Amino acid sequence: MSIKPGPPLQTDFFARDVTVVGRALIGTILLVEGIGGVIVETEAYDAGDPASHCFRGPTQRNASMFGPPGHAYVYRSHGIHWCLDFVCWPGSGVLIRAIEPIIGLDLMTKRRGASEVRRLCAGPGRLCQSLGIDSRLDGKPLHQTPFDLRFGSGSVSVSAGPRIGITRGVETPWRFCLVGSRFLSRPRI
DNA sequence: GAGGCGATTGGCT
DNA sequence: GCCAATCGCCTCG
Repeated sequence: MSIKPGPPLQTDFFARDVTVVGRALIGTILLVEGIGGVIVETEAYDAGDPASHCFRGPTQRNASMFGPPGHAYVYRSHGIHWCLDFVCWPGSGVLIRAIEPIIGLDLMTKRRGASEVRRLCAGPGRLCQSLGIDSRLDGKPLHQTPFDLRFGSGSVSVSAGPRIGITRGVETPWRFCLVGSRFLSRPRI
């Protein structure tokens, strides 16, 4: 997939149904301090969704998810890894699960230690490590530095299936993938 | 306050 | 395929 950055994503892009946003994000370009690539895998987590961190209401950790749309929600997973969400309607958001790494491959490889390009950003934890994302970015607006989010060029084909690694809401088909991408966290079954 | 589990990953069997 | 790493949050007492 070539990278030809289009116009920036505005806040109203995110102020929509979370499944619409999750699908629409496939093929867009995500850069953090100029490092990144094309989003190829996302998952939607709606308000009232039993699989969501927000299911039981606001906590200190998920506070950003109840803020305005178009901001980042960064949280620690399993006490070790960072994961990145884009906030949509209050209490709902899209987990960024994988990008095709395009800009800054050297720095990504350095941050992660030796690793195949194919796996640099294949998974929410790996992606955050490669892009240098941590709690400092929690609650930050996506339309300002260090984020740079832009439409890609041309249309893409998107497939949907069940989300990964959860124990509740396992049937809900809110995982969105770029068809044919080699950079997914796991193949679509 | 203790115990268990999670939107994960890497290493070992 | 199994398991440890390790922090925030939930449940129960």
